[in-house]
Amino acid sequence: MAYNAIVVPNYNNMAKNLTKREQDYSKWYNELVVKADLAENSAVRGCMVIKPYGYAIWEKMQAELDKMFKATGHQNAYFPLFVPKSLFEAEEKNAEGFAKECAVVTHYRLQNDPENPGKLRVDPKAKLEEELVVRPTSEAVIWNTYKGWIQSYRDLPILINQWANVVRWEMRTRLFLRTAEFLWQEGHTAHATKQEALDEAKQMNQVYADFVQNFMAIPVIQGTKTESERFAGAEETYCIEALMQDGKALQAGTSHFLGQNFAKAFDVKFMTSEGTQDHVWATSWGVSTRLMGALIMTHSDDNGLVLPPNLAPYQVVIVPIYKSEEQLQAISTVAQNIMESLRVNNISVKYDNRTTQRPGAKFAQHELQGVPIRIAIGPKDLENKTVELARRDTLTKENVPMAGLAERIGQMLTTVQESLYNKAVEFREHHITPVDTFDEFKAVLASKGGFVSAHWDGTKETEQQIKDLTKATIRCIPLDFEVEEGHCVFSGAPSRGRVLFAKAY
RNA sequence: CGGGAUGUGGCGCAGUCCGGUUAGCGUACACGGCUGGGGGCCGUGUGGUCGCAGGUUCAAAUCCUGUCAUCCCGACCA
Repeated sequence: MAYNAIVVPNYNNMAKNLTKREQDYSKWYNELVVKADLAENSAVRGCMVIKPYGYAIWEKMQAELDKMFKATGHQNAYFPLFVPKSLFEAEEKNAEGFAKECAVVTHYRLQNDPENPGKLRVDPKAKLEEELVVRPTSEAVIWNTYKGWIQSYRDLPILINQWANVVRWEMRTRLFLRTAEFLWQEGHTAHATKQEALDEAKQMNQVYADFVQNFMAIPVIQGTKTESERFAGAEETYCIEALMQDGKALQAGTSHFLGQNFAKAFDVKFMTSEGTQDHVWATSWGVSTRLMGALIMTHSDDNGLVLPPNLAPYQVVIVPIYKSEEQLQAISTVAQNIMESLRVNNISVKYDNRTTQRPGAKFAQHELQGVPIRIAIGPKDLENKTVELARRDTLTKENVPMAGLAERIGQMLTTVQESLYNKAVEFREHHITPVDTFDEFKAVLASKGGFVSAHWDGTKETEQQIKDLTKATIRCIPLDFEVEEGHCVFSGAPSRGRVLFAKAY
């Protein structure tokens, strides 16, 4: 399947003598991004260039998330890219968790290389006294800053979000899902009470779930992480887990209750209303361009991207079909009227009147780009006062009257959005399999994949052994966890409910 | 970092084992003509230091050594 272009980037190498069509499919994510080609033999790998069409989708996601953050009382701010090493190491668990994937700045100047005229080299005299870590996440700088902002309970809560890039020098990268540099938002909040911080962490996880489900049409399961899967430095990690078409799970967003760990590490204290000193309670939460990967791997088909109307850079495209210049003129007049009526209804539309491409090529391109609805207008339509309406998600076409077109399209966009979600939910529901023996557990993972719902004795050791044997990890303990007496699928020890296992990205 | 594979016009590949004219094919791109309701056809063209460096040879895309990068598996990974 085409979405394997992401799942299996090696597709290109395996394919021999591809036709034009197959070549496009094999790399159709090129509509959104390309792998960065910075310089020959460059050490910078696993970065991606987000092309305009892809970035337009990210902007839509940003805009909607931003609205939701503000509706829950948050503000945006921006903190520095560089983290002095001494700050970075303050919260030990966090530092340890990220240490292996940090890019580090050691010098601040280049100079002409005396041995290689015309070339530059690092000036050995410009060595930094203290190395700067390129942020893999911003807790350290932010908490160091908050320290100066917080003295009294009257200064709390602090509810700040940052849109930024971060760098994680992973040993192995994967387009969209794990790039060396990625764009994200990270929220960092400080609270006077534990309960308030916990509520915040849960609330933001709910915001993510709402956004991903309602806006991106990707169903998710909300839950908490086990201790071993938890964010480094967190006391509780809430998450949303999605299921991709190939049966692997994808962590789509996380929200952490950080307890007082960072407050203690950075000495952030405040005076309570009772006049006592206390450390503040913290949360952090984030989603990234990884969500674009989730979008692709959830909805796309062999013809390319399928975008939910809410995210599509344009929801409708109009393609004229004509032979003569006069016909094009006549069609353009009609197209202009249609566009006006659509825009009045807040529907974004593009008129593809390029004379350099033929209709078939345009159809193919817009399918590749996932435009939800296509209108084709030709001479026959002018005669009959009709247009051809095509739906990207179902690939169906119908001839409809021009009268009432805007209303019809408005409804169709709603239908497409819903049906994409419902289709994904249906797929997901078919891929949550309850099992009660370890043989079943292995068999399900090997055959159909997806989530396996099983009893677990709650120990790290069992979790690890299952991972070693099957590569499946506990994706989450679902928030709607039901108490059910049972026995651990692996150890047979008593268990009080089922958790979700899966192979994950 | 361990195991495996790959690197040849913009893109996708063949050629390498067994060295030998001017390095091919598809696609893309440019121009011309015929076309025109789903990626059109015909013709003519443009474009390649065969990843890089060194070696063997009369002769290297092809053999040898080194090196860089990419991909897959593993390790690693909120």
